Amino acid sequence: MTAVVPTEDWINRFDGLSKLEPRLRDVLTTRSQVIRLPADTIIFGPGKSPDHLLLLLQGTVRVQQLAESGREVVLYRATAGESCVLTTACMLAYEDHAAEGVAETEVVAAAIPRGVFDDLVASSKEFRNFVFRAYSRRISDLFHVIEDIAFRRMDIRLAQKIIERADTGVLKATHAQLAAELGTAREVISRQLAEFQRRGWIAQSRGAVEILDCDGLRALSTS
Amino acid sequence: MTAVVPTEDWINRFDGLSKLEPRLRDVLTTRSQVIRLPADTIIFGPGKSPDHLLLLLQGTVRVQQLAESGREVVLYRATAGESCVLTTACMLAYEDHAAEGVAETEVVAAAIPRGVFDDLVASSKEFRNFVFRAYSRRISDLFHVIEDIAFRRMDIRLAQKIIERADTGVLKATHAQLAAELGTAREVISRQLAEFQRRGWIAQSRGAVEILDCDGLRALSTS
DNA sequence: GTCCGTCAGTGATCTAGTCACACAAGCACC
DNA sequence: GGTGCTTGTGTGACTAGATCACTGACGGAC
Repeated sequence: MTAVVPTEDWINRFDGLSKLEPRLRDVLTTRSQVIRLPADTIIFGPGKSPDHLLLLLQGTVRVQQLAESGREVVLYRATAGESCVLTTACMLAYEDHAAEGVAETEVVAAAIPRGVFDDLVASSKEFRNFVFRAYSRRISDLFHVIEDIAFRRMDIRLAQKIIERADTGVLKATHAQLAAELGTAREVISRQLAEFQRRGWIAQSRGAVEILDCDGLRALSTS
Repeated sequence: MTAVVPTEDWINRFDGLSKLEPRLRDVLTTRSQVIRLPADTIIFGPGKSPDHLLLLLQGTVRVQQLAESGREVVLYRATAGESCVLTTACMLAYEDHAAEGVAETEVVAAAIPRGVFDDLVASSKEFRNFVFRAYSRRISDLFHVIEDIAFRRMDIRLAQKIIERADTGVLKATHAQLAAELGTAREVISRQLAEFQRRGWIAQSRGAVEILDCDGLRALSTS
């Protein structure tokens, strides 16, 4: 972790924190460090519980569940302006859980030490609301994941994922990565994509999926 | 909701709250009500967000996820001595989620209003730790559910569930209820139970499963 | 060019979920 | 006691998804 001097008032980027009184803004900026993490840094994971709450200024963090079999599911992503608040839960976790947080891109974040977090929760209603709202959002995400895995069809979930994660009409990901994203097997993704291609909705190349007919995908994804 | 006068110092039953200073214990006992809910009361659910944090004194609350298709999964159970802390997240939820909390038995609980909850979180490190530890535990439960649904076989999960929920060697539940418990279809449960019966591990009767060979079940459930 | 690691395609097989039933056990009502 | 009715269970046929064991194809590194 390389320390970086905070150069601007990043607090305003966080929904709810902008209302913090000046005294507490000072606490946040002087007692937390802005850090920069290279892509693929493992932020927390089995056997590695975090000691800071991260407020993301740039980049995205992917939180995923690992199984012994080697299979994975992505639980959620935290992006700039959000906090990686479930790490606070991990801080106090009475058991190691199998979830892992990874910097998906290079990440710049304000790292709030445990003690400062505690002081802020104690002294600021705004900060408390910020924390609980962040929790709420993450828990909603988890509910969503459970609903998807338990009750939704793979083709629908895959179509959604492609739309959601294809920036410029192209999604750069291998079949194996998409499988890990959705918690399924690589072969399942291969077969589904072959079907999508057959229908003319996408074109495939090594490590990438290009959307040709977004309406087709969308029609499936909302059915 | 019928109000009941708190007759004893129930705070000690909650891990971590026993260390609360007397002033805060007073806050808890005087500003919260002990309530009694009949079995099957829906405590929170879609369109019904809770306005109190419940600390369970007696009974159990089942939290489950509902799908439009009518299928369900049980996410976790909160029992006496635990709090239904995810309700605090629901209190602030920016969206209605599809989870529902139901009193599985008659429930006696201390209901802490939103304002009191906030005061306590602000003024007590012990209470904060209590809340965050409770969150942590629930989130672990959710991770566990995700892992089960995504990666574990049904026969193993069913065997575990039978062992876990059969008090006196008998589990009173219909196939449909077990299916809702595990987030699968009734037929799947019927066929698995038929197989367990064929192997001599259980005996079945209408609405009940009797364990005959717990070792057999356990061997499967840990494989 | 050759080697090698990663990526994608495929058939066979098994597990799980869906659909459409049949039938049985308990209960109410006459 | 019989007649329905509701609820719980059994079953076959079929589709979806997961697993296994491969194959070949692509893109560097050398």
